Parts: sequence; C-alpha cells; structure tokens
Amino acid sequence: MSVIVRFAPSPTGFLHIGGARTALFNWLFAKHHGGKFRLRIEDTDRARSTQEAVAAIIDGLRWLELDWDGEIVLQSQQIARHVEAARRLLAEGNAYHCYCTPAELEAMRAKARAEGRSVRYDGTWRDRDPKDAPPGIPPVIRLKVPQTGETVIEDRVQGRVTVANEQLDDLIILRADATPTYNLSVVVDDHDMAITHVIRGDDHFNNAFRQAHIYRALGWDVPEFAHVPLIHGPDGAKLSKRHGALGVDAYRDMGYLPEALRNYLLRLGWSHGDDEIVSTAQAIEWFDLDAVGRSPARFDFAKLDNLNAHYIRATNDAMLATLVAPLIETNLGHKLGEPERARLQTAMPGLKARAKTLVELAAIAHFYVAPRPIPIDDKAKAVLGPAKSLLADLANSLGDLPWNAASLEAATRDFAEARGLKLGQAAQPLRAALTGSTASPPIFEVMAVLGRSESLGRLADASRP
RNA sequence: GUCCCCAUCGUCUAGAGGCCUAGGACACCGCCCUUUCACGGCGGUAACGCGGGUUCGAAUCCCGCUGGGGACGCCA
Repeated sequence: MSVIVRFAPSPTGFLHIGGARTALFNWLFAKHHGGKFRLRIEDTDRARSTQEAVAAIIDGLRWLELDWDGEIVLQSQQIARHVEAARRLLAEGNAYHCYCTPAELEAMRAKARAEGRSVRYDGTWRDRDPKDAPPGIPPVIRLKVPQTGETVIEDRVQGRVTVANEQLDDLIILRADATPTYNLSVVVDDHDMAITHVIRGDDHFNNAFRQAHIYRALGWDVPEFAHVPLIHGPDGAKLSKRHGALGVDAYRDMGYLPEALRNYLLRLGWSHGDDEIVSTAQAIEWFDLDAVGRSPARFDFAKLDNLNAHYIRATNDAMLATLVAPLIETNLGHKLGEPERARLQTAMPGLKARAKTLVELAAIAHFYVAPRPIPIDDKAKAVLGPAKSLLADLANSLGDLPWNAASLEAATRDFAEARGLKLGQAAQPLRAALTGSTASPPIFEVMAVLGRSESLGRLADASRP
C-alpha cells in the first residue's frame, strides 16, 4: 500500500508555524515513503473562510518549498458527498434525528459542568420516537456512538490510547441547515482521497475517537493516525500571536530562509541522534513517525537565528545579493544600479558571516551601496573627530598604491608604524570613514570592494574639517 | 469540572535496565584567533519534578502526587 497523506488547513487565517510544521512532517513522510502529499482546504465554515487565507496558505507552502501532489481539494465542493454519507448513516440506523435546540444543549452543558460530570450530549433523542418530534424545529443528525465498551486508537506518535465510550457522545454529523460538520467531512474526504496516514496536530486527538466511529459506521477502514504535539510559546503557554504564531510570511519578512525554518521546525519534536543541521535530502531519508517526540516544544527564536545564520553562510553570494538587494532598495528609497549590485555580490563573502537574518544582512551591507556622503553613526563620528588630519595624510599615502587588500594593509601598517601608532589606531578611523560604523568586515577588504575612487572619495568626505 | 496526553540542562533534544560521575545543539560565561564586529577553535556553568515501589542494578518499568498542555461547539 503506498502512502497518501494530506495537509488540511482551514482558511481562517495565515499559515501559522504549527501548521507549517504539520505540513512539513506530512511532506517528509510522503517523500520518505515515496508516497503522495495532498493539500485540502477545509473551507466548510463559510462565515470564517476567506479567499485571502487560501492564498496565504498556498503562498506559505510555496515559500517553504513544500509542494503538493495533484489538485487542491476544496472541502466545500465535496459537501454533497458528506451529506450523502450522513443520509446513509441515518437510513442504516447508525444515526438519528435530534431536535434539541442550541439553547437546550447549552443548558445541558451548564448542568453537566455544575455537577462535575463530563460535558456531553445526553442522548435525549437517541431512542425517542420520531413521532415526538416538536413541530417547526429542523433536526440535526447525530451519529449513534456505542455507549459501552471502549475505543482504542493506535497512534503512531502517541501510542495506544484508550477511551471509555461513555465519555463519547453522539456527535452531530449534519447540522439543522443540512450542512455537514467537520468530523464527518474529514472522514468522508480522507476516505475519498484514499488517505493512508492522518498526520496532524495533537489538538485533534479527541476527534480521532469520534472519527473512528464514523469510519466504522460507514464500513470504511480507519487510517493510521499520528498526532504531533503542539508548539508552545517561550513561556510554555499555547502559541499566540504575541509569540511566534505568526504567518510564515512574517518569518520571510523577518529575513529567515525557508531551509532554515524547515530545519528548525524539523528539530522541534523530531530528532535523529545528535544531528542538528539536517539537509532536506537527509530529512527525507531519515524522517519517520517513530522519532517524533510526544511532548510539546517551545518555540525559540535564538535557535532559529542560529540555524538561519548557518544557512545564510551556506548560501552562494549571487543568491544572497539577489535576496538582499530589494531590502536595501527599500531602505535606500531607490533602485540599485548595476555597479552597486555587482559590488554587493563582491562584498558578500565578508558580509554573510555577520548576519543572522537577511534583514540584518541588508543593514550591514547598506554602507557598501549607499551614495556619498554615506551616513556616519555616533560612535564612528567619535572616532573620526580627532582623526581628520591623520585620515587625510593616510589617504594621501594610499592614493597611488595598487588597489588591493594586501598592499593597502601593508601601506597602512607602514604608515602607522612610522607614526608610532598601532594598526588599529589607523584602521578604526578608516573604518569609520569608509563604512560609517565602528564594526564592519576587514577594512582593507572593504576598500578593495569599494574601489579606489569610491574609497578616496569617502575618505575625503570624512577628513573635511 | 470531566476526559486524554506530556514531564532529562533556561530552550530543543540523545537516552529504549547496567555503555550515564547523563551526551549533543542553541543561549550564556571565559580563553584563543584578530585592525573592529562577526565567523571559527578550545573550555566552562547548567538537567533526569517529588514520593513510593519492581530489580543485584532505574533517567529508563509500575503506582501516586505535583506541574504543564490539549479537548469538551449545529468551529475547523
């Protein structure tokens, strides 16, 4: 039997980080087993589903490079199938009409809660004669769930979990307006799509028991379940917008690379010995459900940063320049010319070890392509203040040199030595003048990248009294 | 409240009875490298929640407690 899995988000918001990990695990599982990874949009809640959210989810998956197989299934278009299943369940005696009103149900719940019992439907209409049906109330259809015995789920992540059937109630499968509910739709769609493994967030675990009964009532095989622990915020509470429950687009905007986010998400709840940096190819080779942990993990930006820095260093210079150029252009307020773009790429080797995100990379690369006179920060101004004449002299002695890092450094060392200065005492003013900062890539490398005329121009700007 | 799940350094985790005076990674702190800042290298601080069992032996198995999480919708 070949593996078919699916990612089934509801389009009520962006693709958040938890959903992204669920998608990643499904994708990896499919790739590992040579199976299919399908995408299904659970848009049956017409009031909350939006087209923008669908677009955001698709966008997020594309950015993460998690490609799906086949057409996207829109759950809303399968409703006829769901209703048909509900009718069949009703006809076969596995479901029944319930005429309780929402208000009555609410009272039922309140009472149960007050008495310390578990909150569930009491089966009022389960065996009641349909002739008792009150007039004018459109009924819902409820599934007849066994009231005794127990239900067992052999979960691929959580293990064997047993629940007493008396804890389960007769769930609604078709609403009073004749639309199907989530649990029914999921079962019918997963069956129709021949899904073999349902890999999803642990918040769905309770649904697995209900869904198992729907499968059985319909006479269908129950797929394998794998409920992945949720991701928590740094404080251990459920991930909220305040923490990291941002859309993946927000991570892109913060300057994270998709491969870094994938690697981070992969290690959140899954491990392969001591391996930390795991390429996608290795992940496909190694990933399986039995190595997924059972406890929730906290989201940690520091580790994501570290991974992102690693992947930035591993990305080639041309690609980095391409990724960073638009960010710099935004900061600058104008497009970069061809010489600036080329300079940016040439500068990359010295830049990429110094940034954790693309946003940081853009910030530290800014001086390379900023038009003269470049902005000078306060610390750099403090360095330049007393060094203007020194800089002018230094610029003079460098002017006719072959313009490469080695000769510039040698000449600057000679210059410093002749004046009884340490190299740093000459190099820091140079840095301040050329980069506008007190921290930068090696200054002679900077000069080489900048070129003779740009460098001398900046030195002239800075040494002007 | 009821049901279900979880529990190793601050965080992510390795660990599937002796290999554990508990390993790795991030973060943090030193030192080295060095013209600055990074990168890199070396070293350090830091954990088996508590209490009972089982066993010659428990981080690993069992029970209880505590703590955390999830679910209890005519939402998905």
